[in-house]
Amino acid sequence: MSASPIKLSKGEETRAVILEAAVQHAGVHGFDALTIGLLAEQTGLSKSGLFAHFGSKEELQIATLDEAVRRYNEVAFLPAMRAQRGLRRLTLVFDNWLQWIERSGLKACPMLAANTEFDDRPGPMRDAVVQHMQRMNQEIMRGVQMTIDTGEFATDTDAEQFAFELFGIISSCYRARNLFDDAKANVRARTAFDRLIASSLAQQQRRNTAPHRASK
Amino acid sequence: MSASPIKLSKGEETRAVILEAAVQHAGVHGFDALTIGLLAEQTGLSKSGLFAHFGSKEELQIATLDEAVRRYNEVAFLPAMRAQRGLRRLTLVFDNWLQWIERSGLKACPMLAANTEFDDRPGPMRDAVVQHMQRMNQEIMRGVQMTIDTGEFATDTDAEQFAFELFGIISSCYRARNLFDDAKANVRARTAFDRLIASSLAQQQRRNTAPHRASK
DNA sequence: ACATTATACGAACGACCGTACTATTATTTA
DNA sequence: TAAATAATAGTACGGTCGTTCGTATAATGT
Repeated sequence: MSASPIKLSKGEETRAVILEAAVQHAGVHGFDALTIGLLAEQTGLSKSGLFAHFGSKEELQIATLDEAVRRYNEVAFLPAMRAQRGLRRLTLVFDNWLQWIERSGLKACPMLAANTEFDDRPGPMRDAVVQHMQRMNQEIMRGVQMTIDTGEFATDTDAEQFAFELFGIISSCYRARNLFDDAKANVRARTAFDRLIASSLAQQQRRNTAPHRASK
Repeated sequence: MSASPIKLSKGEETRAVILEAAVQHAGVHGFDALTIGLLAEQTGLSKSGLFAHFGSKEELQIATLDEAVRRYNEVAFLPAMRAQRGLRRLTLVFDNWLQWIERSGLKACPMLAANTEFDDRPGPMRDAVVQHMQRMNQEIMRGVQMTIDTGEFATDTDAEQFAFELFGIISSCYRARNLFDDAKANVRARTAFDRLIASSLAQQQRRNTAPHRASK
């Protein structure tokens, strides 16, 4: 699909292999369950060999989170940035976000796991989570502002409120999918999103806008 | 505040003490971090003495989740049931849900932690989480149906969609509070809730209804 | 008060944890 | 290709994990 442009050194290569397994595992079992021994076994390395790549478990956790975010940007966020500014792009950011787990071959979202796992546990890992999540939040808010600038959203649209509600929809969608095995989860998320959009539309557009079906 | 009516045997008493510490710990550090040794130290019991109350770590985890749900019902859900049926009660369920952490002296919500921790890990613990969460979801849907019956909500209101979005709001509120230290989190949640309500109102009520401020 | 049962303790187990060291390979650079 | 460096393996350490078992103590019902 996409070959890496720059050649990786041996160390960087195995590091990538480790992080692949780590991201996969962290999504399902959480970041505390990222044990050196298990990861070593899965990658065919020795414990000490794997350990040397990170220096501590905490560094491994942070590196795993960074890798998850990098992948999210790669398969979801950046592709959405190619759409034209405004509502189209904002919608695409949402759609890609909903699909990024299956797109990247993961079983669960590591960022969401880190979210609840460290949201009230001070330390470097929490700091990293906060930083990543704040950046994502800001990107959403920027997208909303652009949609205001294009005239599609009302000028008094609250970007932070929008981001707040958007994350709620995503979060609830994950729960419906994973916990309730709800086949309609994506449709429900899309319905909620449409409602959120509708309430932000510029006045002249609001009347003739009815909730529509989800795509695909 | 409220003394237990029935006298507890010695075993039930210490079991309650253990679960008090367990619920507290599980909310912050998760259910996998519920180690026998730590809990024994915190409660002044020996490891084996504590262990005997549950028989396995998994049973301890389930008992802790049950206790968390029991408390939620005690301080949040059941009090809301005393309000008259319909929109009043539904709103109170939401408000009490937002406040139940501080009301019960917890630092984080164990149910939400269990939610993301076990949503894709098959086993007895996941089954317990699913059961509790489905019941809570059904209670929300019942509340919506009652609000339809009173004529306050439109007859075509989708109760499951409502519950879906409601959980999203709660979830996002926790994140805003704990991860972003957002002082406006509760207000944002309330704003989102009002918007959700407004879109469900019966037709004759919809026109003269404007978003209003959060209470307290 | 006594027999019975419920509770709790102490010690020990094998397994795995994160991490530190040294030694040995494999890779890169000159 | 030789020297320098990077990457990995091996071994060991003190801790903690969940769990078992036998024993002692406390609470309970009669």
